[in-house]
Amino acid sequence: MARYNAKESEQRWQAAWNARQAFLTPTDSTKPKAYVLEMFPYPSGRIHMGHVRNYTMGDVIARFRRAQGFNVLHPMGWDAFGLPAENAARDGGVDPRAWTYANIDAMRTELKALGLAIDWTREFATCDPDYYKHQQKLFLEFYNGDLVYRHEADVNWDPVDLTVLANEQVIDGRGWRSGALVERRKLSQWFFRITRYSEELLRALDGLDRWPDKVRLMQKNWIGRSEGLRFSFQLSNGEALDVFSTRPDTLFGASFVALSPDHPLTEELAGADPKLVDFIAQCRRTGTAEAAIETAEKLGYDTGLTAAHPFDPGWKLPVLVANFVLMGYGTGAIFGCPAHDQRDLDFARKYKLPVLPVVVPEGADPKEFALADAAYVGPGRLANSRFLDGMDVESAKTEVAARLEARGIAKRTVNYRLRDWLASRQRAWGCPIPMIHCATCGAVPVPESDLPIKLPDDLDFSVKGSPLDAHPTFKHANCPACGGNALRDTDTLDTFVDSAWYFARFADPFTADPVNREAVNYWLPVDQYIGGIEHAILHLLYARFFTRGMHATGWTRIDEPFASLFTQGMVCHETYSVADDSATGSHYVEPVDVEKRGDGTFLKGTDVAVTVGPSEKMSKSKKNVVAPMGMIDSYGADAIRWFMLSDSPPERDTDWSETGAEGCWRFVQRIHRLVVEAEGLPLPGAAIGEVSGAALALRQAAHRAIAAVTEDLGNLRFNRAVAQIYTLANAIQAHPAADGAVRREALETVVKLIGPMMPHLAESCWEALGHTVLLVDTPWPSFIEALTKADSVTIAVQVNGKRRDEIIAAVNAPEAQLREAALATDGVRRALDGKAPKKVIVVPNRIVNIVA
RNA sequence: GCCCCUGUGGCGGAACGGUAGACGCGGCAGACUCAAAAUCUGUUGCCCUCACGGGCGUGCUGGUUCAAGUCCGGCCAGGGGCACCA
Repeated sequence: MARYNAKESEQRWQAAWNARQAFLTPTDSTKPKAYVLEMFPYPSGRIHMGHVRNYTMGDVIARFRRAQGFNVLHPMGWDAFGLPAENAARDGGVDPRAWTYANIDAMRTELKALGLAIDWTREFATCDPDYYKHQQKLFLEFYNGDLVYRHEADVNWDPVDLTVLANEQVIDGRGWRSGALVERRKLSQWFFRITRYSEELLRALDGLDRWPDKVRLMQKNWIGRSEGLRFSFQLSNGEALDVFSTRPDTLFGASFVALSPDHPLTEELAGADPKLVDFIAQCRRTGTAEAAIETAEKLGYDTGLTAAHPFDPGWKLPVLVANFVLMGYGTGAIFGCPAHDQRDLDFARKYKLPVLPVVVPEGADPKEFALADAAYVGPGRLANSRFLDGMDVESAKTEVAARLEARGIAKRTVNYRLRDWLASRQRAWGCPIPMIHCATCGAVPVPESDLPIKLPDDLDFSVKGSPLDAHPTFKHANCPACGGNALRDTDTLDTFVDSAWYFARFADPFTADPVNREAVNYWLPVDQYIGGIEHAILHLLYARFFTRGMHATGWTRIDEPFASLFTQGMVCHETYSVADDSATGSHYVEPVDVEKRGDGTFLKGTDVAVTVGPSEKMSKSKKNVVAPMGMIDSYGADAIRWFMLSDSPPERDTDWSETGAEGCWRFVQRIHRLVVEAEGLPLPGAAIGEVSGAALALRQAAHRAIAAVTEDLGNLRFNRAVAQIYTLANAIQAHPAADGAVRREALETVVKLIGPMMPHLAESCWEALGHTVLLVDTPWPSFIEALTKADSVTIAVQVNGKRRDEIIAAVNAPEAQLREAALATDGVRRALDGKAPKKVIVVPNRIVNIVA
């Protein structure tokens, strides 16, 4: 018997689907719509296993919904601007545009080999001028709608390369190429006013009930709504200083007031204090990354000023500048209460400031309550706090707020952690910002008729700083307002802007407007969005904001772009290393150079021992990357797709293993064999009569599989769907004598169920079963409810929670009968050893537990 | 440092608070074969026992419950994000 030839079959069916134009998507349709979208890839050059996993999952959903009768939109595009192209240009002297489009061509070929059910006519790349010109238009409309503004912001500055660094390019506080200590520097940049929607973005999370709870929680924490009190201290220099606190109840535990190094008052004081200037410079030697700032050693500088305690003007608190106070949160100034805030405590210990507990746990004696290294942040009663003594935390907050508000020096406010979105990038491979800076008129929008502002073709990446800024002609323009000489903005937009609205463009990528309102209103929101958990906050939040902005500017009628979200886990692989003479003593080697023999793991064809390390996310640096294309060559796209769906729950990380892929390939062959070796099958459509015995068991297996797989695919539980299909395949082999029509039903069922997952194999089998209509045009199977039900059930019998026996009973057998049967079992008699049971718990259809 | 997640056999994992280990990989034994590959059948958490049977088991630890992988408290380990990687 001929084996299944995956390569031949896959090419054949991909051609057949193409010829049939099976996956083109008409916008107008009477069918219900399903917009299935996977996060579009960055065109790095080759697809990796993470892409295979992501796009296979999306493809299964798209094909499944299509079979269920939905009008499916399943597009693909390229998130094509970004740093890697710029790095390639700088390092390899290549043109970023040529590099990017060549990568796109290579990756498109690879994706097509997977047999994805994608409408390729809708493909675009964000670096196409025909895409980014619309983005420039949206930017201008957002600007007119007061959703874009200009403001100063810090960047990582490399003082040697004279360039702005991405956080990724700052390694241990130094520039990745120059090795120079990175500084923070202020630049005037464009911001999106995402904070206008802080409350709205937070509240709407409740409605996203088909998003993972953890993603909603992460977004909620990111937005970081907190209610507190904003009030002012009177300073010894006569000024008033505003602070924000979520714990005004701890005001009597205050031991200092701290200013951000970026606070206006700090800058004012620095004018007369060279040492403070040095201190600020020292604080600025950390990059802009929050992790770097938060883990930096706490530094303080005493300004010499004091602040009067609001409830005791004679009580003077020192005013310090502290590196852990962020200008971007609250007012950029705080009062420090070391006993009840960990950072304040660390700071107070270092600078020998007083630590006075003012909240003690219920029942503890205030005189004896002392703190070691941990601040007390739990609930309790106020102490050492004069008129607050004895109150609980909430009452004390209210009391302090009321008293200070009555004096007109405080206001209860809501504060958000969310900051406005800094969108300017000092990069050359990005969407140009359509603004012109005129000495007389200020920042002036480019007229819409001048769009797109295209990137020049002749950027020189050998210059220091931004090649776009260094370009001889790009930046020179006439002011649209006064006509005088002016300069273009030479920054580009954050690539997150590109991905904040691409899903709307897919609804009609041909329209002359940014989006086609009719198409967008039909297709959006995306019914199933699938992508990596690493995008749980930024990309998704920006897309949610942008959709609201497009609503405000009249392009859409919706606010939430993604009705259902699924976040997939990463693909990992073992790491391999061999000993060498280097400082680290070993270096990584690639899986293709490794072989496992009976007595260990070795470099291929040698006796050099290889150390097998833990399984980690596939990365170039660890050399544990397995290229999907080689695997598709060996086993076929279907086997690789099947492997990606098997075993691991899709939201969890998974390990690539070649033995696993081999197992999948054997299953491909097994299904093929089951179908082509089937004998005595009636013609398609044969009726099934009354059946019993083995035939009934096989029918039940088929119908149970349909019910289970339908439910599992609907919930993206691909690994469980795979297990159900194995069970059905096992049942078909276990009942070889079943009636021919029943056997045909079971075989057709298994073929239809694997259709979304292994579409090429399924088409071949479908044809072998005598069908002339393509499987992609065949509806999803339905099941007969009665055939999925069992008539008896095995019930475990426990004594004191330990399983001692089991009974078989009719479904829904009455409690009394189950109790009697359970007490009569050998296992129970042995365990009771003549003692009388104290209590018997009966859970019908599940369990009997006897308490002795 | 802060936020979020994960932890179950040799391995990937399954399990509405109700028989822990479905399904797969791997292993072992057998069938077929001159032989191998492929395929098929059986078996496979650990420990004691010829067996019947029993004990132990879901990162550690304490609790709630007739019953805990699942719920609650405290730890430990690994991973993701932290606003200029995408």
